[in-house]
Amino acid sequence: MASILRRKLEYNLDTNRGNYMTLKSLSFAIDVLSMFTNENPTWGLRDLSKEMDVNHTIIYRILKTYESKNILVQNTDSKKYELGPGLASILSTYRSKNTLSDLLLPMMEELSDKTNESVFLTWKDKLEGVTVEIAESSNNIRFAVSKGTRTPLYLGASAKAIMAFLSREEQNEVIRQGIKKMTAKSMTDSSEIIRDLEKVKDKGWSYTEGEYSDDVFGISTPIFNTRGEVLASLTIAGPIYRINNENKDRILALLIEYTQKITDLISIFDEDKYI
Amino acid sequence: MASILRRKLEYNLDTNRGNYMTLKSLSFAIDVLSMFTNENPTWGLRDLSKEMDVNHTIIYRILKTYESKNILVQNTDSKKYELGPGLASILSTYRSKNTLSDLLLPMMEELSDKTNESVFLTWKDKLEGVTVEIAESSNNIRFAVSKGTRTPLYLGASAKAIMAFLSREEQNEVIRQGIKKMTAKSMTDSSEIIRDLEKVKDKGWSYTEGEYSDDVFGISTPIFNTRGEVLASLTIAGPIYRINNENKDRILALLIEYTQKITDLISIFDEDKYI
DNA sequence: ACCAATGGTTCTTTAAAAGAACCGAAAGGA
DNA sequence: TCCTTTCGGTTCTTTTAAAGAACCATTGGT
Repeated sequence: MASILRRKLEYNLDTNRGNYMTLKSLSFAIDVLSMFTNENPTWGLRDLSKEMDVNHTIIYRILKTYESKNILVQNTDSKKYELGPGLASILSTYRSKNTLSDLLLPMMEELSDKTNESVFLTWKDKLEGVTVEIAESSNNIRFAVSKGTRTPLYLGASAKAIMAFLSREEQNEVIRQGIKKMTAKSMTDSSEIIRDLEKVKDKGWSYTEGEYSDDVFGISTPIFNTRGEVLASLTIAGPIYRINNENKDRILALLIEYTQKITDLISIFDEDKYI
Repeated sequence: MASILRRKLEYNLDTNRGNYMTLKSLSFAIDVLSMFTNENPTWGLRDLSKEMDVNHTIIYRILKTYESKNILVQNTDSKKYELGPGLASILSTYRSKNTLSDLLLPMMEELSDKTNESVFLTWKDKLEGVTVEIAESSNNIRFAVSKGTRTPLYLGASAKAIMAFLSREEQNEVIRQGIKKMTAKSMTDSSEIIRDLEKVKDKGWSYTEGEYSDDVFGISTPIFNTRGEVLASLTIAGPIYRINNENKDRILALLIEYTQKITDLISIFDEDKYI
């Protein structure tokens, strides 16, 4: 009895937004499929049923149905399930119908709408950052940047989010090519820069105020390829007077959420799209 | 009444192999998603329900459920549905977990098992064909070829399936580089070769007997990229004495089926993987 | 030799999906 | 201009299929 109630509750909380015109069981089956992530690409039946707190028979039948369509395949030795070639044709269609830019921009615009600040994607090209996609805030006072802008990797949130995840040799190479002071707050001491990058690497994101442009804050996260190499960074930027400790947390949370989405998108297209 | 019976029948025929441990509604929902192909990437509600011969309400709720997960998105103007970014994380996982070879080989082995003959994939590299993946027949008498073998494009089924779909200039360039006679049945007259290639292009597949190797038949289909350029060919080969008009049809049908699957697979990975 | 896992199966209950009938809007033809 | 058809979308009752407890056979650790 208690378990029945719990399950109903879960279903409602989980996926169906209370509308009667979607299918609960399909919705749940999609959630099951969504459990197969990069972090957790294989699942045993019991593992998964425990993780989702659902009777294992339900999971079993969902897995077997996916298996019958080759969307999941079961490893004959370990009995664990993983994504299968049945996804190939869907993926192929999705890829051929869409270009990366077509998909990135709406996402970035969504993020810009939610944060009310400008959003841009910076691609690593050799030892520079190149702004490749921009979603400007609809705010009258907003950070504006143009496509194709090149920045050195030691300066500003978007660049530092990339540089922090390079090897020490590459970092030294960036510094060796010369450090220019752009604003009063720009760092010029190489050891100060290296120390700052280490902090960024620890946190997983970078935050700067007035470093590349006066009066502008930037908050940025790196985007990696499947081999763990940094490819790009996603940045939210705006006027300093609009940022404070409260909304900074919210912006960071949103940034991280969208970084994951964009990372997924980039990884199913050619990773070196922009280089 | 009639429609109820028809639907039940369809369901059974369609996807569920009569086992009680898979879910009909999920199975059907996957079929619905599978309707979004390269040939037919967008569907209106009514279109799709007619095509699948199912009550439009059912389709509607399935589409809306997918939409709620962003797996499908509805174009606001045309009201048509197409694949959306909701699959991105799943597809990304699928891509990062698998390499192209890992996926190609099992498929080719399956085809080899079904036909009892050897199967190989020939990639176009400049004006040559290179054998990049092989699934040998388990038969004692079988066609054997080794990875990395290079063949001229004018000779043999696997090469001709590629050459037939090149431009006339490229074809001439191949011939200009010289024609060698490998077996008694090799064609040496350039106009004879060109005429033969036109026939291959019309049919969509090539068939040869003893042209590259004595006593060996080969049947081959081209693999194209999304821009319609020929990338490679998939070939089934074996001893001539085992082929006849009856099993040739069966082999061709299987070859075509697997060519589609492999084309999908190649298109979601980097197309130029082997070049 | 035991217990606790695992994947898989069966059977009854009950909840959710099916499908007919409906709506309003838009498009097309006469 | 009206009439019809078609579209996406919605509602309500019936019927079907999913849920879930209880079960099995294996396996692996203690």
